[in-house]
Amino acid sequence: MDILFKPFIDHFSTNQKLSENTIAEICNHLSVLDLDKKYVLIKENQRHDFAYFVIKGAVRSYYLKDGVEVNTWFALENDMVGSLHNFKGNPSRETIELIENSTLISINLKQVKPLMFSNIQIANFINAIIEDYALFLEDKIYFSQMMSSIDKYLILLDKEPQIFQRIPLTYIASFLGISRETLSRLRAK
Amino acid sequence: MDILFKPFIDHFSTNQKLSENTIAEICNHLSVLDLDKKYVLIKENQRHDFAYFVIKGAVRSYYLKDGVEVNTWFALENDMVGSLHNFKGNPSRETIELIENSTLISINLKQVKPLMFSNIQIANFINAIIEDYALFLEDKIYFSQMMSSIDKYLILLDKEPQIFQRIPLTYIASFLGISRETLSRLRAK
DNA sequence: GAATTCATTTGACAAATGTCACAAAATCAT
DNA sequence: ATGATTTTGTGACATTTGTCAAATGAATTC
Repeated sequence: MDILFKPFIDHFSTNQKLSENTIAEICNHLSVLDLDKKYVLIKENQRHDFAYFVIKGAVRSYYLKDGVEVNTWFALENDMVGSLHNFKGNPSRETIELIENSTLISINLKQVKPLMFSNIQIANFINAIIEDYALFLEDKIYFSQMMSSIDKYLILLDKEPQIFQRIPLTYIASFLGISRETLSRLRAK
Repeated sequence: MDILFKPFIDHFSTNQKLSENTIAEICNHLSVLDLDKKYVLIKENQRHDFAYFVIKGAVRSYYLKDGVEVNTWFALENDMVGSLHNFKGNPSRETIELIENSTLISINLKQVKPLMFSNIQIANFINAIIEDYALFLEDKIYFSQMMSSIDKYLILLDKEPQIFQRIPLTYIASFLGISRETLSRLRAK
């Protein structure tokens, strides 16, 4: 096994021990990618059924609204990148682009998914990924729906301070759902 | 098997055939509930690890912000009710309350979940539920993040017209993230 | 079916945020 | 280093939306 795969495998097998065979079978469908800043992983409106795991780097996701980029989230180290909506065969609602030169693992979901009906360990491995993803989505909704812009800003500053070092405020403002001028004024306080 | 369980079992076993034994094993942890309007299924800040499936009726979810109810969604027939956040042992962020007299199936997740490590059909059954839930969350985020209030209103009117028959506009307004006065003015056009 | 409660609409005003324009600061590329 | 580009900050003004108050309409209860 490529040593770079380990964090990904470990991250999603905390509730069961995977056999050597299962690990090998999963790794057959993984590859390591080294890509430069500004590289576009997934284009809006295109079909795509890979998922990614960030080993090192930063990724952003955005869509165009009346010609303006609206950022929807950022992924850093140990975060997953991808969407079930895409995996189900629908054209992507977002563009996913690297903000830094990054090392990623790509996962060929189309090949791995069918294995879950014959290998119970793989079923539970995939389950861990999707469960983690659903929890992430729940938090994202909680964050976006239940908090004011100022609260969101303060919590982001508290919980993910690296974001502010690595990601331009323009992107963060549109992620928070406010104009960059308003964010700038919030920060002035 | 109680005949009322069938829609729930069928809804989440479209990608595999469940054996009689597996179905029986799942049904052991289901019950049918008949409850009246205004009954509170889950209280904000309390722990709770049941999930529900709506056979007939309507359910809303809300939280209190500065003493005001903010509605976060509505479930009708064939929708699931519950959250992974709660299931992971955290106190609920929302209150879940019936809007109509309803018939629900309750699922004892705490008892069913461990079976997924020994029964691959149950693993894939649970997977179908969580996958469905994650897709629902993705759509919810897309809806709330990528659309203006007017678009949200029009899409809701187009895709879920029953909502407007069955759920008060006050609730819908707070779900859309606008005041009921603003919704009323939007509708005037 | 009358009374009471709840839901919806409308108006007047205030507050928050967006938009546009431009300046300052930081970063990047050669 | 230096010029060019990108990012961030600030002011003036317009627009949107919220808030408060009151009236109308609908639904529920006794």
